[in-house]
Amino acid sequence: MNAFSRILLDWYAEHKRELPWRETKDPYRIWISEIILQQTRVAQGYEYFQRFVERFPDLVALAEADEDEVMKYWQGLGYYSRARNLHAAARSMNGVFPRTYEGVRALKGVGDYTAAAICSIAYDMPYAVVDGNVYRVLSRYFGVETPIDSTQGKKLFASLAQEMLDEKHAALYNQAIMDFGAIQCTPQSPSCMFCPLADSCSALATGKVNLLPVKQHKTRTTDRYFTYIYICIGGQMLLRKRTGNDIWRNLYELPLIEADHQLSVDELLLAPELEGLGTNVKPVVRPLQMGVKHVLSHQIIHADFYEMIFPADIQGFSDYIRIEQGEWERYAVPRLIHQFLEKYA
DNA sequence: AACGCGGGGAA
DNA sequence: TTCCCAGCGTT
Repeated sequence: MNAFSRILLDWYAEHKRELPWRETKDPYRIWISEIILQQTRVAQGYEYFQRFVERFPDLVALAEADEDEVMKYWQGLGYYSRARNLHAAARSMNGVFPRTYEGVRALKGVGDYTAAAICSIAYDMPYAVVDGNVYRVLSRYFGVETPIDSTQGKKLFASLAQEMLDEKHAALYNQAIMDFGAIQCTPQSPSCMFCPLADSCSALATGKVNLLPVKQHKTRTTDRYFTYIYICIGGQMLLRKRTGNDIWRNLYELPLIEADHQLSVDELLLAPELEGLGTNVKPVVRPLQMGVKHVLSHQIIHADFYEMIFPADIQGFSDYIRIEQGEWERYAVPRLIHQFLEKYA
């Protein structure tokens, strides 16, 4: 075993985090945990994991569930395609979790990282994981300045990670290097003073710790303007499931009018979505929450919420479902909608 | 190869 | 504000 691996395993023995998905070798639970933890911190995913495996304790339970219910358990966690793929993958497995790397890698929503994580942690197969922590630890320790989001960088770090893997203890080693990155070799202000790898760390020696890892990609955000309309008719409210290649796919939301700027009330009433509501229907319009700013990774949603009260039943919005006013909590909705409904519904 | 996809915590 | 988190799928 190389010195790097030995030090990491020693560090892990002392600093390992006790986590529910570390108390089992059940590939199903490890799979669930790995999907939840994609681009998600342990602290954020912890409760979701507990609730999820309690409701869906095994492959069959998940496969037999409705997608809407799976989405509901994912509500608020973000990156909702993970939940859709999880559900589709469960249904594709016929009750048996794959036992080979190729079989695991072929599951929907499972890429190189997740396949390596599941196979090493559940089956102790010698596949090195490469996640954000591994990029950071390796780039600093070896002083690698190749951008981690370049094709060359991904190949380089993948082979470097595989080279450093202690093949006899793949499960331990992979979790050790990830915990080390999450706790010790953190993105900002890492704890180099008490680092067991300090003696041989390239970045520390050259003063480049806060310059690594190198990323070339810069994210730009776009602004979008949503006007949501809270419509209740005879004790029922309107709701719709989002479709298409856009944010929040398969989640529910209120009647929406999107524009390239914030709409005035006059503009709102002229919106094409409001045509064909019936003969001469004039709603009472009441602003409830204006200028709500909802920040996503690459979009900033500027949302206005109005209530519209109609004197009689309406014909339009046929693509919306009507639910009892008190039942909205049953539906998976984006954070933005949930916070509004909590306050006003 | 580049981009889209959530939400939250930390500094 | 800015960064980035146990990344993946699509184009």
